[in-house]
Amino acid sequence: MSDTVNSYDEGMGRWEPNARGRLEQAALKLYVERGFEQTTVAEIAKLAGLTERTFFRYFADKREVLFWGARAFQELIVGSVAAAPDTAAPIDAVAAALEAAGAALQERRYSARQRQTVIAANAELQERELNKMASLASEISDALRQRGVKDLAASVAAEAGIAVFRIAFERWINGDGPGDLPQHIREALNELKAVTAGQ
Amino acid sequence: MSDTVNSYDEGMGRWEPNARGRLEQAALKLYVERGFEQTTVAEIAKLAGLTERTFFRYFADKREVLFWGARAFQELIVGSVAAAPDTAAPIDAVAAALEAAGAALQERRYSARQRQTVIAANAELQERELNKMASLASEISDALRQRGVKDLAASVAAEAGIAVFRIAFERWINGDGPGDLPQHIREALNELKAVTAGQ
DNA sequence: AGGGGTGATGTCAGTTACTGCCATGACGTT
DNA sequence: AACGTCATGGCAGTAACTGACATCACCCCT
Repeated sequence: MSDTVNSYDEGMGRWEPNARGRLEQAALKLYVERGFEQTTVAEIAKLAGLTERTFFRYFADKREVLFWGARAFQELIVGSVAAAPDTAAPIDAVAAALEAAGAALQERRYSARQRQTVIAANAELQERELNKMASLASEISDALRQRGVKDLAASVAAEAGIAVFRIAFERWINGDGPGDLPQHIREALNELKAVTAGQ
Repeated sequence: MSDTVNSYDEGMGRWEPNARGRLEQAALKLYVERGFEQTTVAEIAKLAGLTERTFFRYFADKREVLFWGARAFQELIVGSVAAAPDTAAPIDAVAAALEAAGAALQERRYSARQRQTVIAANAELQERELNKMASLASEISDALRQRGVKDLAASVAAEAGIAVFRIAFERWINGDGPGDLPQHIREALNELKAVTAGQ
């Protein structure tokens, strides 16, 4: 009853609040300390004061616990694309949305880096992250279509935007200084424009 | 001894040739018939006249068996980028390589579609495919760097190229008629140029 | 021809992710 | 105080994957 991840320490029975949050915290802690593969779901659950069975009620699998927190960012981005002014070109709507999310991410640089270190160390987690990015691209593409953008243009703008974001994010997270993520995004987007412009 | 995937039917002992190929064929057959999740590795191995343990000596996991065959395409693409004339702009080198691979893929349209149907039906397989695409982008990026292209430009050109390829491939495979994959690639690339060009 | 080395395969036991089914315990309602 | 509901526990089962060791075909060497 002593080794649990939460703010309460009296009783710590079966019905403490925020089971999902406790599981997330416990998982991140263990993934950081021992690595993803070396951590069992049973250990995470125990640290959160729950059982393995309950873990799988909150998260579809052992990987998903690391990605639940990113939902807010996805929604922010998609909402931002959907709400962009009608006058904005597709690529600019996407870029603005990504910059906004980047600005928000910036405030969590430490935990973002911690999380990314865990992901970078494990192939399965990288796959899941790519999958999340692809889903995001698909949702952005849908949002663009609803603004009247044609299918092909919507797909291309969304995928290109995500590619730009991934590159910018990687450069930001691996950079030394504090760095500015929206700035990295602008640079990568400009590079894309230059690269596709022909001579 | 009767239900094995190979050309030999006499003896069918432990040392028939081409174990990897037999496993690939058996896996694809079962994945198509029953779906990926409904197929066990033990069943694949049995159909190939081998054991589960041997399956895992040839393929790192149950998914990998579907992607082994794509190695040749990856190598073709990377080699093509590396061999492009020095005068070619990065994006054009990438586009040419992808078109060449697309032309080769075109000849295998039926099996490509079969394979893609299996992948489309399963999230884990989609994740693996995204991972392969990301590896490919990374290799293309390296090849460009070795041609003297700067880091950021290399990353952007490679990722944008892969995004274009993915979109084109999807449109080609889901299209009705025979369609022309290199043509789809050119269209998607032109759309990317248009989308990033500003008004 | 025979003996030994080598590499591919088989066998077996073990761990762990994940699932289905039912039991149990806390809480609110009436 | 009985009842229903919902989160959780307990338990058994499947299947992916791994390590350790045995076995068997084939090749080389003498």
